[in-house]
Order: sequence, then structure tokens, then C-alpha cells
Amino acid sequence: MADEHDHQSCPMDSLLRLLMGSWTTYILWLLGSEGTLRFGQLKALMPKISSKVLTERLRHLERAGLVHRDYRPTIPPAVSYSLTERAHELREVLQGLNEIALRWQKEDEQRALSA
Amino acid sequence: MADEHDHQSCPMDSLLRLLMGSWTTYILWLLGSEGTLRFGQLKALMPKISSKVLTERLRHLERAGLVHRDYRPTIPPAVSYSLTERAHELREVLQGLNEIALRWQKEDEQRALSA
DNA sequence: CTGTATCCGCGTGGATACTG
DNA sequence: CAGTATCCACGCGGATACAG
Repeated sequence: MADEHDHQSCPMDSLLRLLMGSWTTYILWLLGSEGTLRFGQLKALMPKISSKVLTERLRHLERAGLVHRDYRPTIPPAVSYSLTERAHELREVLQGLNEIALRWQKEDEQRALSA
Repeated sequence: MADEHDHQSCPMDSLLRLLMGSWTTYILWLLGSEGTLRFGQLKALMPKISSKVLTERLRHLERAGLVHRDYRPTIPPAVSYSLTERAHELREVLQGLNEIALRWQKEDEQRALSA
């Protein structure tokens, strides 16, 4: 990475870029805790997201191989989404990140109180 | 996190948001591998960054407690930046993220070749 | 039900010029 | 040397409407 001066093409950076899209980590969290979910269920769990953005995020996650899309051409069509093995690997690391973030938050609150 | 429906206020999300600012991870990487650096040295190592953006990123990192700013009011002034203990904790997790990103990249290339 | 198609407003990054 | 001050352009997220 030290020799990669173009941050656009750094693998970790594009991964971060993907995760940073709004709603993205929340989608991963929902699919991880609730299991397989249909498009409409996901949308219902995120009342304020628009169809456009939800589709967008899911497509990106799919391209990155983090989410599996199952399309059943019934009428009306049924589409369900689930996490792939990759996503589960990621969840472990993200869990570490989350623990750090929470710990720091507490530390900051402590320092704010004693100040 | 499951009960945190507002992604704006999720600690991990704001941490991701910070890391995602362009150049951010690269700044952390440079300070980690090169050690303490002065403003001008950092800028020289990132030829395409503007003073404005570099200052911006450093201020954010400073507020998050990831970077220490040392200001010497000499004439001309000398300002140097270094990583804090927090940043080193973060580097471990980021290292994990980087390994995953690299591995996936290789896997994807493999699949692209065999297709 | 599961999306596309548009349009729009805002934030963010980048370029340039200037300062203590 | 180490920034600040502007200005601009672009992309992204959000809202709305519509379609297979």
C-alpha cells in the first residue's frame, strides 16, 4: 500500500468506499441478524430509504460478492437477499472496528465528564 | 447497532466516515511507516493533495484522537504530526481489512482468468 | 412486488490565490 | 512554512413518478 499513491486503486480503499455508502453497514447488519430477507422486507426495516438507493447498495454489495441475490420469476416476482461467505469474513473484522468505536466513545464521554 | 436505526449516529459508521475521507487512510499509513512528519513533508509525499484538504483531514484525525499535532511557534513555524496510541490500535484492525481486500482481489483475478 | 427513470439540492474535493 | 479564503464542478443521496 505504501507504494500505492493513487488511493483510488487501493483495494482496502475501495472496500472502505463500498462500506461507507449510506445504509451499507446497516444492510449487512440486518441480513446478518435477520437472515435472508426479501427486497420489501429490507425496505420495511429501513423506512427512510428509497427504492433507488436500496437497489443501488444491493447491486454494489452483489458485485463485491458480499450479497447473494435470489430471483424467482413468479408473478409477482420474489427476490431475496442473503450474505455470502465473504460477508461473514468481513463481519468479524467489522466487529473489531465496532468494538473499538464503542470503546473510544465511552472513553471520550469519561473525559468529557471529568473536564 | 441493531437498535440504532439512524446510521448517522452509529459510532462505527462515523469512524468509517472518517476513514473514508479521501487520503485519510494514506495519511495514517504514511505517519505509521515514516513516523513523525511535518506538514510540508506530508504534502510532498502526496503530490496531488491540496493544502486545504490535507489540513482538513489532519484536523478531523486530530479531533478523533488519532493524530497528535505538535506546533512550534518559531519563525517560520514548524508543525509536525504523529500517530497517537489510538491510531495504533486502529492500524491492527485496518491491517485485517487490508489483508481481506487483497485476498479477495486475488480470488477475483483468479476467477476472471479461468472464465 | 421489485425495481427503473428523472430531477434536484447539497456536501465534498480540487484549484487557485493569499497571509502571519 | 503552514496554513486560510474563495470559488467551482461533480457526484451522491433523497424524492417522486412510473413500469414489468
